[in-house]
Amino acid sequence: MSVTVNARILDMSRWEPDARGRMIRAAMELFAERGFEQTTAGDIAESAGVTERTFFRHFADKREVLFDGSEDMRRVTREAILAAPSEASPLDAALAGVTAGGGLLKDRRAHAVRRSAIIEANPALQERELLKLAGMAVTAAEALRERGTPEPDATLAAQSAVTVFQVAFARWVAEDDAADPAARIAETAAALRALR
Amino acid sequence: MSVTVNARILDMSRWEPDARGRMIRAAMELFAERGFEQTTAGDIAESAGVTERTFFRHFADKREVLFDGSEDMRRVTREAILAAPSEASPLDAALAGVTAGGGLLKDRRAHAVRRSAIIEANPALQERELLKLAGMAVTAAEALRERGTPEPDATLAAQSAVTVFQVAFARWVAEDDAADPAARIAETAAALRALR
DNA sequence: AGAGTTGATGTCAGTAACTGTCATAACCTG
DNA sequence: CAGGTTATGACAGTTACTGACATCAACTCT
Repeated sequence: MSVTVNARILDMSRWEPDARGRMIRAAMELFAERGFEQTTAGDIAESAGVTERTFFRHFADKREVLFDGSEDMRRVTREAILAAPSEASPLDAALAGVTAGGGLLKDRRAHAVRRSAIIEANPALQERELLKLAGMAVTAAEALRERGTPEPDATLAAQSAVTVFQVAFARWVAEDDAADPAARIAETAAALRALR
Repeated sequence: MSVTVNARILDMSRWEPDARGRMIRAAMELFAERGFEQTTAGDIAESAGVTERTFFRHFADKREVLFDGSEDMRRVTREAILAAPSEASPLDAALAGVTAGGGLLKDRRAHAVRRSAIIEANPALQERELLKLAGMAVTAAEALRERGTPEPDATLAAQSAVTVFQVAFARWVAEDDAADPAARIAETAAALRALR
């Protein structure tokens, strides 16, 4: 059963080469050009060579097309937290998590910048981004609890790390040169700890 | 000018006694009974004795009907931060802000509990709540900056305070007896500061 | 090779969230 | 009382989604 499924997944690129990727690229293009609200789901579908119905089979709603990588980031964050040394404090472990998550963006700075501009221009997209970040915090808190961190420390440390990630990411996107996001995260974490 | 506006506001209760309040109450009722998605805007309007169009003139969208007090909370939070003693640290000032904001809920525990249950049951409503909390953090950071706090400290302190508010509010809602939310905020703030 | 199965897609009809426009009635101001 | 403002109703239109059914290609099994 698992064999069949895997074979199918590997095959996916044959019948229609990367229809999903085409929709994502088309959406980014159109959102950047005309804006999110001025782009209909039908526009994206047409531009990607599929029907509107197919678009909604791939993405739960129009906004989701911009948040394709977020599951991966959640997974990586979780794994990094669980892999952190057991002596690490909850906050340190959570920061290691979001640093690993942020590492996924390192090679895609141009895409991240473009995407951020689109999201910043639309409150509905900001809402979805906030939901994804909240989901990341929930996952991080869960991982911390598995490491033995009690509540409310797990939630507080997880949420603090996500806050650091948000601020550091914004600074990284605003930069001219393409430093590693991890550097910004470390700086921002230091600033957070310095708060009294 | 301000006089005319105020006269109107005070008069509002005459022509149609509290149409807005009726819509809010009807929405809470229906959301709690059937759920958010199973309730149409038309249902709420009808139940409040107005047209669907009137509903959308009062609320930007179906979700907004649950977030009527959030502007007040933002304003109170801002004012408390600006009123905090100038010796107070950014984090202390921000915490004073959210404590004052949370004070608005003290006398409406039953309503807050009911509302929380509705929101918790629906991701779309959670998104909106997160947007409101993010707005609160932005306002708080703004107020801190007016007090002279530089970035990124203003944003970090503001966001930390909002995180404390979220956790404390969740605990306050889950409690059986109705303590002051300020007590929970203080406890949670202490836990945050104890993180290393 | 041929029949049945599975997975992605197209087609089409339907619901509900909004939005724009115009008309009306109550109120306020002068 | 005339004129402007404000809240509303009535109605038409767009778009985000959803469900049901048909198709078509690849894969499985025999």
